[in-house]
Amino acid sequence: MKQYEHHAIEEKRQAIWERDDLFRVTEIKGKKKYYLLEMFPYPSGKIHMGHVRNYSIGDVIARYKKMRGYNVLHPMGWDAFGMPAENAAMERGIHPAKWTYDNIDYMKKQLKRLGFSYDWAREIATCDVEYYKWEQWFFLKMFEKGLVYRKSAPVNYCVHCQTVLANEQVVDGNCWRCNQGVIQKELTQWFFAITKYADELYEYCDKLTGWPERVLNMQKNWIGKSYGVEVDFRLENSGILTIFTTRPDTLYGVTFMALAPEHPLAITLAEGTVYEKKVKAFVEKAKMQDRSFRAELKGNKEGIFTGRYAINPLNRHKIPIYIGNFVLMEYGTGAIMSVPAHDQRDFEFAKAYGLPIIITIMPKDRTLNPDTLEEAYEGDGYLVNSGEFNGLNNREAIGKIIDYLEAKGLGRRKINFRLRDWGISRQRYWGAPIPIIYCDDCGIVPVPYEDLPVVLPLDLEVKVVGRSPLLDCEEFIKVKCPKCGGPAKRETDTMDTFVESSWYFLKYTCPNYKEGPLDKDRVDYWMPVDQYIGGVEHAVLHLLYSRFFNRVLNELGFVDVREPFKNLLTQGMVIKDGAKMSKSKGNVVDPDYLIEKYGADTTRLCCLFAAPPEKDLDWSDKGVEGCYRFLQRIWRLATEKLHDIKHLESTYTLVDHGEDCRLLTIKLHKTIKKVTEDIERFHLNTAIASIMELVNAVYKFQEKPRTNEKELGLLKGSIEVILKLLFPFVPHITEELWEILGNDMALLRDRWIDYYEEYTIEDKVTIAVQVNGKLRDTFEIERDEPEDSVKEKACNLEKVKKHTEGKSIKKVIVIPNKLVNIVCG
RNA sequence: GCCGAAGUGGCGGAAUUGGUAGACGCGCUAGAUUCAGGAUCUAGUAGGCAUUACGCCUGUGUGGGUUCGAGUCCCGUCUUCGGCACCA
Repeated sequence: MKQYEHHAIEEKRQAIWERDDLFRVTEIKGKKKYYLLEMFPYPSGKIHMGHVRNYSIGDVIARYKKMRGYNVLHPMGWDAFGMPAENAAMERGIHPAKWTYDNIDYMKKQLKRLGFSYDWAREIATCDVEYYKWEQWFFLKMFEKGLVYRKSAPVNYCVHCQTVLANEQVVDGNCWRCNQGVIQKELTQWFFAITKYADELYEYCDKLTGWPERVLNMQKNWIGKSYGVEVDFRLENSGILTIFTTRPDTLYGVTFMALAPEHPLAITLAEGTVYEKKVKAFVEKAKMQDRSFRAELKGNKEGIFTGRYAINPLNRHKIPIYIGNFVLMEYGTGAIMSVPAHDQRDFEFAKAYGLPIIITIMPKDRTLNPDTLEEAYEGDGYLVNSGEFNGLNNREAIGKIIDYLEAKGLGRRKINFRLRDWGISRQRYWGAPIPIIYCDDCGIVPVPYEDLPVVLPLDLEVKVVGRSPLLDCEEFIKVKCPKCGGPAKRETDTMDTFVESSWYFLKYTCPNYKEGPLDKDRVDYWMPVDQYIGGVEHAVLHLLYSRFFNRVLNELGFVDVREPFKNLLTQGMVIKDGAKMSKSKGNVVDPDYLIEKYGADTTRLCCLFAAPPEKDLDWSDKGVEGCYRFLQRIWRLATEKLHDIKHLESTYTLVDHGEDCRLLTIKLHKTIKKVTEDIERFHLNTAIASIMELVNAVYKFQEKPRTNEKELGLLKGSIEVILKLLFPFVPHITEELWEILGNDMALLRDRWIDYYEEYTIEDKVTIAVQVNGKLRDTFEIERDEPEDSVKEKACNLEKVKKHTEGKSIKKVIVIPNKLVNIVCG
C-alpha cells in the first residue's frame, strides 16, 4: 500500500486546479452570490501563522459555500504601499518597488502552496498605478464635495518613522508600527472629514448584527457620542464664554471655569490684569507639552487664574476663570464649567487652588457637607441650592434645566463626539501621491481629472533616513499651474496607506475595469461583503475607515450599499509559549517549515482544530503531529481495503442490514448534520472533532472481516462521506483519495452532502436517572416510550431504590427521551 | 476610572434552548507487535475514598440565590485579558 505522501499529492492537486482554472469566478445573474473576504496582507516578506490561520478559516467557508451552490467571490491582493518597503530600501539598497514586488511573488507562492481557492485573476496590488490613480480620482471628488480639506493643526508625529499619524494609529502614546514615542507637532495637513459621518457611523453600529459585540463596542467607544448642552456664560465685562456640559443638573454648583491653553480667549482675557504675564508664561509652557505628556499629569493638574470672571446664567454668581492644562481644545468648546462637589477632577483642582465647593445634589441616604467632603459625589440624588429646581431628581433636572436654558436663549442641546477627522498626509515616498498643486497665485489647485494619474516616480533612490526622495525630485515637484499656467509645485506628501485599504474590497469586484474607478453593475452584484475575516487589531482603524469610505462612495454613486461588511469574524492571534509570535521572542513558527515537513493540509487542519476561530490559538508542535497522524489515518482507511471496495457501488443508507450497519448509518447522518451546522456557525474545531469521531467509528466497523457487498458498499460510502466533509478543510488529500476510489471529481467539489433527518434519530435512547438531582443510573428504552412506563422502570432500578428507600417520593420529573428525576425526602 | 470579554482535567478545548460535565485532540499509564527505537493497534486516564463487589463523596475562579435539576439564569466578589482614558 502506498504511503501518504503529502508533497506529491499537494503539488499534483494544485497543478490540476491551476490547469482547470478552478477558482475563476464570474458574475452570474440570478445565481445567489457570496462574497467572502479575508483582510489582505502587507507584503512584508513571508506570510506568518496569523495569515495561515486567517486564510485557512476563509478557505473552509469559501469552499463550503461553493458546495452549497453559491457563486463565491474569494479574492486576494496586497496592501502594498507603506513604510517597511522604505526601511528595507534603506537597509539593503533595494528599491521599495522591487522589494515589494519580490515579496508579493514569494508570498503568492506560499499562498498557492497552501492550496487556498483564490481567484488570482482578480489580484490587486495597491501600489499599482492602475489602482491608486482611482484613489486620486476619489480624492478629487471628495475635495469637490468638501470632504477633504487642508488645515494647520497639532498632529501626532512619529520621530522614528518621520511622519504624521492619525489618532487611530497612536497606540498608548506610541506609533502603531514602530512602537516608539509619538510627539505633537503643528503641521499643515490634509484631512478626510470622517467626523461628518460620526453620528451615522455610531448609530449604524446597532444595525451591524453580524459583527462581534467587541468590535462594535470599540467603535462606539472610539466615536464617543455624548449628549449634553452648550451653555453661554456672559463675561463680567463683555463677551460670552460658551462651554459644553453633559451635567446641566449641576449648574448651580459651578465655582470656577477652565479654558484650554489653546483657547482663543486664554491670553486676551488676562490682558490688562496683573495676571497677564503669568498667564502668558503658563500658556506658552502648556502649549509646549504634548498630549501624551499632559495625559500623564492626571492627578497633577495645573492651572492659573486669568483675573477675570464669568456670570453663572442661572444664579448670577461671579465665577473666576482659570486656564487649565487638562482642558482639551479639540473637544467641545475648549472650555468647561467646573463643579468640584460632583466631579472628581474638578474637586481635586478646587482643593489644590483653594476654590469653594457647593453641593447641589444630595443623595437620598445621607447628607453631604462641603467642608468635610473627601471626594466628589458623582452619584444621583435630589437637587439643593438650585433655586426653583430644588427637590427635583437630578436626572429629571437635566431635561428641565436644558429646557429652561433653551427657552431663555442661554444655551442649546448639543451632541459631541470624540472622533476626530482623519489626517491622511504622510511625509513618505512609498505611497499614493496626493493629487494637489500649489500655485503662488491660484493657491491650492487640484490636479485636473484628465491629468491623472499623478505617477509616483520609480527611478528615485531612498538615500536619507526619513526624507522622502520626492522632496528632491525636481521633475516631480515642478509643474505648471493647471489654472494659470504659471510655475507651481506639486504636493510631495503621499496618502496614508489606510486609504488604499478603505476601498480595495470594491475593486475586487471589477479589477480590470478601465473606464472609471468601479463598474457599478459588478460592484452591486457582489456587494456587500457577506463575510469578512481578519484580526481584531483593525477594529478602530481599517474597519472604521472603510465604513466611512464606503459611505462616501455610496454618495458618489459607486455602490448601492451603505455598509460594506455584512458579517465580520475577528480571528484570534496565534501565540506560542504564552506570547505573540515575534522574532525578538524567538517563538516564531515558519509556515514554510510546516508545509515542507507535514504538508499544507496538516498545517491548515492544525490551525482550524486547535481552537475556535475567534479565540487565541496556542500553537503546539505536538498538535501538528496529531493532525498529521489523523490525515495518515484517513489515508490508511481509504487505501487499506481499496481492492475490496473500489469496484462496488457505495451507499450511506443501510439501515436494514444488521445492527452495526444501522448504527453506522445513523452515525454518518448525525455527523453530516453536525458538521454542516458547525461550519455555518464557525465552530470549525468541533466540526473537525466530530469527523474524527466518525473516522473512529468507521475504523471499528471495518476491523471486522467483511465480505458482504452491501456492507463493503457502506464502508465505501462512509469513506466518501468523510472525504466530502473534510474537503473544505483539507482539499488535497481528500481529492486524491476521491480519485483513488474511482470517483468523478465534480461529485466531491460541486455539491455538499445532505443528511436524511430520519437517519439522525436513534430509535433507542439512554435515559439518565437522577434522585434529587444526582445521577444514579442510566437505562435504555425505545424512543418515545410512554412516560408512565419510563417512570416505573426508573423507579424500580436497583441503584435508584437504594437511594429512595425509606423516603417518600414526592415528585417524578420526566424529560422525554432524556432524563428522569425522582424527588424524594 | 469607564466599556467589553473570559475563568472548566496535566494541556488545547467540548457541552445550540437549564437536563448524564470533561466530546475530540495532545500528553501520560499499561498491554500487543517489534532485535530495539519509531510507527501502529487495544485498554485506561477529573480529583479523592474504597478497591470484595457494587460503589460513595467532591468537583466548571469564589460566595450567595432561583429551580425537581445550574458550567449555563440572577445578585455579589476575585483574577486575567482587551479597548478607551483629564472627553467635561
